[in-house]
Amino acid sequence: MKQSQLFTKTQKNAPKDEMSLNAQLLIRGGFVDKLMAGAYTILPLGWRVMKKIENIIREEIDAIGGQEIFMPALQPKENWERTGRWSTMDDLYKVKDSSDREFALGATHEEVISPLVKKFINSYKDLPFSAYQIQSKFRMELRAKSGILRGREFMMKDLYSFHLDQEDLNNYYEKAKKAYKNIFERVGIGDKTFVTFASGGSFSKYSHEFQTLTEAGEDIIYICNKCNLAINKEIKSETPQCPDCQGSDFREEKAVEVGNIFKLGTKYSAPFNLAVDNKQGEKVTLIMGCYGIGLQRLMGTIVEVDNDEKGIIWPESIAPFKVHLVSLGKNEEAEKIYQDLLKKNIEVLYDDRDVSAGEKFADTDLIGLPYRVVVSEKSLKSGGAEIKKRPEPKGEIIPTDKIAAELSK
RNA sequence: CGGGCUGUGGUAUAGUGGCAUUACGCACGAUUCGGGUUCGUGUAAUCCGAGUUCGAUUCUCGGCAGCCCGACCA
Repeated sequence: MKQSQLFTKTQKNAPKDEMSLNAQLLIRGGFVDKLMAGAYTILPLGWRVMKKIENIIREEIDAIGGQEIFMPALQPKENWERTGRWSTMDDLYKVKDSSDREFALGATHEEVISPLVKKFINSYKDLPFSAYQIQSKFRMELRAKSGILRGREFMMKDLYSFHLDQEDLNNYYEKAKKAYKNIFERVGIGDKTFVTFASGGSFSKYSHEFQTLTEAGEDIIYICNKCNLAINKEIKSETPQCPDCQGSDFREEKAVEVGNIFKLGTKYSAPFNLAVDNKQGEKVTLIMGCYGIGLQRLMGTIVEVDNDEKGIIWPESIAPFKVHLVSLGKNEEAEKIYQDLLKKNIEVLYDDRDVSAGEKFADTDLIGLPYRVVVSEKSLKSGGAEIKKRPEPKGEIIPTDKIAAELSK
């Protein structure tokens, strides 16, 4: 993509009403735009990041048998009354149509998927079963904050699993936990993300959160120095020891919850009479699990974790482009390299604009692509173009006809 | 939802009870071309409503919006 054609431009100043680092960098770089508190437009650069995150999640969830579907955000009130959450879920958005019929905007999708599964899953032979979607969620946060970390509308991957018995759920739950670890590893925050025991919700003693260490986090977690599992502050008082290894030596950290997994039991299957026949011909109410990852929050967390004073440092797996090709002054060589990179399917943002070197460099640092390739009179005299990795201070000169090959390694 | 702070061009800001400042951006013309180059010309703003006043962007009240702290967060 040529940068002269890119819809967005970078900004020198962060908006005065954004204090959080993730929003400042993402807005300055032209990745997102704030429509109102808690609702951000994702712009072309940001959307490329979101799609990469999405695809990593999709691959890992597909690998544990999740089948992708897409459910409506607009949902009938009756389903929410069935589970009781129409009145108990404080952050549920409720809307009326012109004839005063009420609807919920989906904050989560148990109320949709449970009756859906009832239509197709009728026998123990159909189990276990799991389905997921990547779709917008609506939550009436009283206080949207922390940039894109806590929004009122956001993309979520929500996976739901259905089982005949507890043991089967437990097996799947462990598979999901492993898939989550893979996801956070692949998006570049594996070393800072800890499996964390949290309050269990409805069915099991604990749920598990995936907490990524950052000062921008809203949660306090205690990491067990013995086994590296963590417990959330919310259960620390009743669980003073590590539930896994019984250790009692913890370090306290601030963290943001980038994912969570729950054992739901029959809380949402029972109200919809979601049951199948087992081998003995007896009706068994299905046991459910649910597993969520917020995409904007994940993108924002990565920005909080990977940046320096000049801008964002994207991990290569989710960078909007792999290469930022910068042409200084007019030269034919840059155009040739651009074509070479396109031919090799290397994702490249080509800064072909007629602006000063300093401005171009400031933009490459802010946007934060993994590789910068500079083509200039000076580099050509030294024998080619300069390739530099984003966080490193110096690059190296490579002959221009070898650039594409070098970057496809 | 309680508390605090803040609303001025697209962005960031200054200032004032009486013609609204500057920088960035944008447009045009030069200049420059390895770290937001330099110069000129132009463009564009006081959140909404009420009150006080000859006159309100400024003061008062109300609303709305944003940020921060807290509470909340299957």
